[in-house]
Amino acid sequence: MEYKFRDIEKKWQQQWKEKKVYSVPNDSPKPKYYVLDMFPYPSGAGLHVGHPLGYIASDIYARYKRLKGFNVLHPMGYDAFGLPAEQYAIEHGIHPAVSTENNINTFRKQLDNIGFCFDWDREVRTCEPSYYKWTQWIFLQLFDSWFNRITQKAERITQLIKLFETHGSDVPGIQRSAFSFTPAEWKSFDEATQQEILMQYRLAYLAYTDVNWCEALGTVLANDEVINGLSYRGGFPVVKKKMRQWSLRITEYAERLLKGLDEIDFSDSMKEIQRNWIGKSVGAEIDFAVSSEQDVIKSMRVFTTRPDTIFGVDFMVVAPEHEMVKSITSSAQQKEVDDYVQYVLTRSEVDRMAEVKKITGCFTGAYAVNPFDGRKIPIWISEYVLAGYGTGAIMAVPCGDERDFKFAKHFNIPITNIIGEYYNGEEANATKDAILQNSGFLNGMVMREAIDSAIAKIEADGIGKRQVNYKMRDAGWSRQRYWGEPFPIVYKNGVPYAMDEKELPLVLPPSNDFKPAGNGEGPLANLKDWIFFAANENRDSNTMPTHAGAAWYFLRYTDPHNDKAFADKKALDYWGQVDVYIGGSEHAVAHLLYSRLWVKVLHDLGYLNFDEPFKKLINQGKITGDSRFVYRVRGTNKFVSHGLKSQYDADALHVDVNIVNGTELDTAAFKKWKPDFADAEFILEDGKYICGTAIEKMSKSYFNVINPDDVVEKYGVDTFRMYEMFLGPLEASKPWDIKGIEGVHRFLKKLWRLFYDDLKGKVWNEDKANDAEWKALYKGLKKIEEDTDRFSFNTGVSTFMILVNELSDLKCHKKEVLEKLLIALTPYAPHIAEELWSLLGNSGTVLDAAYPAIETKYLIESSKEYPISINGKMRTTINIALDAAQPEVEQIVLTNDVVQKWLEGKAPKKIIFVKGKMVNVVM
RNA sequence: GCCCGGAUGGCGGAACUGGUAGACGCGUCAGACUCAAAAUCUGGUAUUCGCAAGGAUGUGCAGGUUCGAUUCCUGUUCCGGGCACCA
Repeated sequence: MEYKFRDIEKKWQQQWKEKKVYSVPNDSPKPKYYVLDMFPYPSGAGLHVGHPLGYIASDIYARYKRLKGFNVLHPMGYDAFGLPAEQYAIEHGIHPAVSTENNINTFRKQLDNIGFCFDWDREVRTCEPSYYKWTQWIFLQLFDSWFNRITQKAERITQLIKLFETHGSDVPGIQRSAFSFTPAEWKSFDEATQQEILMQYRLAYLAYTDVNWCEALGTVLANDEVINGLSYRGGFPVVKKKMRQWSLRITEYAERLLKGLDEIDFSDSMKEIQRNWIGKSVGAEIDFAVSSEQDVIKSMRVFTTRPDTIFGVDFMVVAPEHEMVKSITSSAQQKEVDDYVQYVLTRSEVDRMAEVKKITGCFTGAYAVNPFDGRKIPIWISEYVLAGYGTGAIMAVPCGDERDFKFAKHFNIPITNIIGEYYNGEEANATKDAILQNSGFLNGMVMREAIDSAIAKIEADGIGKRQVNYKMRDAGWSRQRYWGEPFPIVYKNGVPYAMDEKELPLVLPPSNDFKPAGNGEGPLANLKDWIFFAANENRDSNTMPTHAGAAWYFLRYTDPHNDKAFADKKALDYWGQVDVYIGGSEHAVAHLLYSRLWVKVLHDLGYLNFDEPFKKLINQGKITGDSRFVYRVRGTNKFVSHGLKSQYDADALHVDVNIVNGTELDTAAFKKWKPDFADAEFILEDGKYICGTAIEKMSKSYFNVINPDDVVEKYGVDTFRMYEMFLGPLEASKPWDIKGIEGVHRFLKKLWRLFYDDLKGKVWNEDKANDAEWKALYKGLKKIEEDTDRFSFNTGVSTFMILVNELSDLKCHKKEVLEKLLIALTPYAPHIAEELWSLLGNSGTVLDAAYPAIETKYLIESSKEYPISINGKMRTTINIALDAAQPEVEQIVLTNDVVQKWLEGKAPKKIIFVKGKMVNVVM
């Protein structure tokens, strides 16, 4: 009886579907476990072999946990809103809803083909109104909340209004704002003014912000969609533009997002990326008195991480966009300042980044006064200081900061040395170890310690305070696009109000016009009837970014069909956090931070009893393509083999990996591949045409794409799954080399032969197993369990191979042994396991079997083949009883022939014996 | 420039807490079965000296700690990823 893998796999996939074996209940006496994949954006290209890697890993883990007695939630859905579908609509006239639906169907077919154990009854699609109703609802929760800095939590806006009524603008725990009012004044403000003030505190708020405007795409991009000043999609230039945009006040959560990292199991690099993104820096804000011609501005505030260097300040630099610039510029400098400000305005982000070496700037004619020694410090403006970070102004210490140093040198500003020999006059030295000189009350202190002393003095003198800054900005949340969630907001006479919960969802209006409205507004602005739906009332023409739907989908899976709430509280409490989340590291920043933010806000508002969404995160590596090259002799149709190419003037061309066996080109197939090559000639080496190789990303244009459907057709799903895992560690990126798959396929055939022989038929029997067979089994199962627990699936697969090799050598065909092996194999190769399980006469699915417990009595060893080292070099091994003590071991070792040979009659200096490990004779 | 991660046979990789480097698989070589091939099975396969027994070398490179280092420390090269005038 042959292993007919395709028949078996199709049969079981059908049965699992009919019997709904992957359907998961929301109430169970079993402990819960939540295994989640990052849901895919359903692109038109379909899956290649790199995509399923993480899904296979999570599938193995989900099945494993189920066998171990857990109620496992393992859902899948689609991140279905997004720009590509809209671009496609503009180019091909197909509505995004239609192309998205088609793509989802293709994805589903491919996913089903790999036999995943998703509970498809829980599928979510972010573009469905029944789903985005709740995305809009959560947005309104953010709109209706503010962040209380004392409780460090989101609270309701009604709470804030009460505080304004009793405290005025002087509410403790409130962030700074431009508004200042008494309780009485608050009550006297008209509605529009009150709403404008409240907007300064809402977690989802409207503000004029500098956005990344991409003219070519006609839209605003998030920071992570801009790479080197060009749009991520299309590579178009991106410039700064002020627009009235929705933003999420994620900066208020910076500290909690940072602290939360300590409690979750993400990789160190992932945590580091998030820490860098949040960019916490501790320092002080210091006020400097200002003396200027106009005398309007009395003082300026700077942020510095190095208040210990305050006596080394030789000039101040203010961002050219800073408001104070107008008020301090002297008449003599006016023209020069105006020109410079004008120059900076014309400079796009791209230019500012591209030119790091060029130093520009301009003196304002005003001076600041050092609060400690009264020195007059010139105030400059320069583009290297950014208005949006810190206070938009810095104190420049050229002896300790490279940029400040270059600036001072360039403009001939005298440099004060406060660090003695640490400063050589050639370059700045950012040390914290120097002993301060020329530094007033800080003289003689080590800089590292002087930081705190300086802050203490600054605070005591009332000229500043300790301050923490974050590099992270609030998240821009408006997109000038059609294919996204509309904002559930109504503007009444220009004042934004939340829509009533009962009116949700605000459905995306039907349209066939996806081009931007031209004035910087998105396609929805073209739908006048929808935008201006009532007198003096209008809607927002923007939609939310794709991050919105993805920021909470893992909550929806717990109760996906609920139309009363985003999910039932009982379901949320039962499933709780995602226990394991598997996905690519490219979502390190945006998706994970926004998800963490939304969960924290929902937690603060009492909807969730946890405040981190993902307990453990695993980033699967990329599978790279293994490209092949042929070398065409220039100007001819002759192709030279790789080893001889240096003798010719030849150009490398990518060749389809599917017509290359290893590195040997199938020259006949090559001639048929493209008409151009029909009469190609070959210069061979040893009668073969050898191709060049390169590891690159999988791409159609490199002809190195492998479609999982083809692999599955040829070798079967179980082989494909195990091979993807066998390639290497889950988190490492690794090349796809089809050659190795034969080994895994052979392994499954060998496993099959333990049960059925091609000639003899059934070979399994119901005999009692002996100790050697039990030992082989349990030794293997123990390792497999350990490997699966730590997501080391590559070593797990190899342990299965070792185990099957051993059982074959032992000629063990005994049901009681093989049955346990099948249960353990189920997570890795579910189809073959299910088939053999049923052929052994079992009813029901193997997924409902109990994971085999390890019988440790078969694993106890009485002796060990000890490695014996002489001076740390392994020379021989001796079998010694494991309970032998040092004197006994020494005696055995010293009488050994090999040891005696090496000792040459001398007595050893000492003998190191580590019980159960090794012996080392030192001479 | 700064911050993280990595480098092991011809190839993918293993060695989990400092204790027999190269498990497992691919490839390859030899053999068995076969008219032949496929499939399957058996054995060898880090490099090097040697008929062999056995020895020397060996985890990017240079040092160090240790009885003993792929593993720890210092420096360095290369590769991958993140951030980038962030005060």
